[in-house]
Amino acid sequence: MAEKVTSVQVAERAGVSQSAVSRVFTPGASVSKKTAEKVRRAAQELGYRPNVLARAMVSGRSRIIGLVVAYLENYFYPEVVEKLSNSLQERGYHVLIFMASQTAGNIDDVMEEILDYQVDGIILASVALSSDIATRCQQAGVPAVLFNRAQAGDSVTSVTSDNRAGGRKAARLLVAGGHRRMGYIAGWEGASTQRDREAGFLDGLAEAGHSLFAREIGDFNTDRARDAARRMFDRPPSKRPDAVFVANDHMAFTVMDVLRFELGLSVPDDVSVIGYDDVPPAAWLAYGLTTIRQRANLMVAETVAALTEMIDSQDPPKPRNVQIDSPLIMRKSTRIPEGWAPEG
Amino acid sequence: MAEKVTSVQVAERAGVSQSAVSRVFTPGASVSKKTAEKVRRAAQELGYRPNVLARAMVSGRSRIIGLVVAYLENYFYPEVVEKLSNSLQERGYHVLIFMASQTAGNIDDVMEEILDYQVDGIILASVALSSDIATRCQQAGVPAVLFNRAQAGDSVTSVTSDNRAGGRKAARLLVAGGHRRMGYIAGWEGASTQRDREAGFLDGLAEAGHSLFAREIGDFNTDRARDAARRMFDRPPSKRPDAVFVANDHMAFTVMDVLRFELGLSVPDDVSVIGYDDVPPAAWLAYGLTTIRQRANLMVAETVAALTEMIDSQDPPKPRNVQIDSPLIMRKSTRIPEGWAPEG
DNA sequence: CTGAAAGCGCTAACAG
DNA sequence: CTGTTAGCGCTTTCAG
Repeated sequence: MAEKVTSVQVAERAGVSQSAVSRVFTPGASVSKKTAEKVRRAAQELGYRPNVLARAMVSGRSRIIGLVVAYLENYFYPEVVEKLSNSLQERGYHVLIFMASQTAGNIDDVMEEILDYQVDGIILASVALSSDIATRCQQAGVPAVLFNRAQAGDSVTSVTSDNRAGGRKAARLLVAGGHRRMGYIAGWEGASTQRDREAGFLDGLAEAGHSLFAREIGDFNTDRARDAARRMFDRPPSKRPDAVFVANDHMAFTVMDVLRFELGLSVPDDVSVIGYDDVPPAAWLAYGLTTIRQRANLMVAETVAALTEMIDSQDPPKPRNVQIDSPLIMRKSTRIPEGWAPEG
Repeated sequence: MAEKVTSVQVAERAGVSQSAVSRVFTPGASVSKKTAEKVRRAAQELGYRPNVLARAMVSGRSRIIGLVVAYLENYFYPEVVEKLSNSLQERGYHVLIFMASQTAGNIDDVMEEILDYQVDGIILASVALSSDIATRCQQAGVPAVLFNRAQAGDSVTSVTSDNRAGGRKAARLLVAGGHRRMGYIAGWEGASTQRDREAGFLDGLAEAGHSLFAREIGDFNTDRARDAARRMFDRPPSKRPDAVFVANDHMAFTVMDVLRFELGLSVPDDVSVIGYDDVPPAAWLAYGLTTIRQRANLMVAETVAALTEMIDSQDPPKPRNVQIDSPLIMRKSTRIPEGWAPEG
């Protein structure tokens, strides 16, 4: 029962001052080999480990990063949480997680709670941003980065995939596939990802002289997406799209289910479908969903880099807006264009 | 830029002592209405909020719970993380997450890191437990509960689903379905869940006068499961199982993929498959996986209850072993027995 | 009910 | 290199 061993106890046992002990456990401090040796042994014997919280109090850095996530039900996020957490751990940080879901009250309360922990930084992943959340961080002097969300007026640094370019790729693939009636199932319209993906898709269509044939809203939500799919496709062949771009994979699976198992249509023979994210199930053979990949590894790396940079530098670096290239992943849910080459 | 407003500043502004301020923000303290009023106003104006870390230092309770998770790639866990986090947040706790994956070194290091944060409690979800992890928590005086893992000699409280009963249900369904050659694809053999599910399955088979026809190991891992499925099923009809119980849904999807898309077999006509967990994709129409549901809500509720109880009580309550009943969820991946009634 | 005072465990000058 | 001395921001006796 070695509960609560303090540096004082170690000091006594080692026959040195308490500050000597502190120095031994502080990376850039100067201690003689001999002292360090004695202290380490004593610490070992007593099972001493520095108290992170006490350290945080005086040093002003808690080594904890607040991570705000809205919903783990989109399987892109579990992956991100895992990678973020790992990456941060390697750098000596740990992640305090906050679910910004329905139950937990509004996001602003959550922000306050986070700030109460004196976090060294905040990552906002997939969160509906009350306009001044960034401001709040700023005034609290806490570095923040937006993950998978951009914000108008880029006052906060953010990292996203290149959603616009991604949407355009989707459009080009569908056009090249010879489709004529293009549908789009939108995500939640408050999300920048949704807006950018749609804008890119429309761009791509326009560039090829096409335009949107049908549009429904799925809100990044399974039930809503199911209804959207029914509204869009439960009609005579000529009145329904022969290709549809769905704002994320999560909804795309539902759309495919409706198409194939409710409506008895064939994918991609009757309709091509393409998603966004490339979550693991997209590769499962029962779906084989063509999609635009968000490269979680790169996005995480950039996020961590940006955040640690902000933490380590005195004056805040100017906000930047990183956009990771997102490749098209060709599977079986879309008709393959004639002479199609990867990344065409 | 209201960075770092302290109770002292609030005290000055309110014209009271610093301890008065502290009392106002301490739940069970006695302050006059008038003082409280003045303090609150001053705090409001200054944007003051108590520093959780400082509070933790003196009170000895950090209100943070360490959550150790191994892999979020099994979609049962994201759900659990979300629910745990929500539930704990409601009780004024927050979750510090630790990924116990490959990269992060072994679990013991992780444990030490957690303990460094003076967490009030620890939840170990899906972790290969080095034998003395419980001991480590005990000697550090930190309450711990095992989630979805039991440990021999139950010195730690744990909450799991009733894996054994679940395995038995799987067996009974398959037997009732008239299957004759039963296969089992095992998870990682170090896991109690794996062992219990298999034991239950074997029990159930035995009770009906059946025995196992084939067994392979999938290690709760996609690639391994794929190989296992190939070994088990890529053979003449009479040499392969006509039904298979897979130790979790995650692997079961892969098994179904191999069966249907690699081997051209029909599920459930050629072979019935049943999984364990009931993760969301099990309900997706392209799989329609019959499975044993782990009731995340209940499991989480029990976990939180047990943990908070341990935290709040002086002397540690005796370890208990909660087992949540896990119902069979009938979908389309198994042949339906004659006269089958739900929960039969 | 309230203020003064004593720390929680540790880091960071500051003299030696 | 090392010990001494201040605190970090807050809770908690202890007298009033």
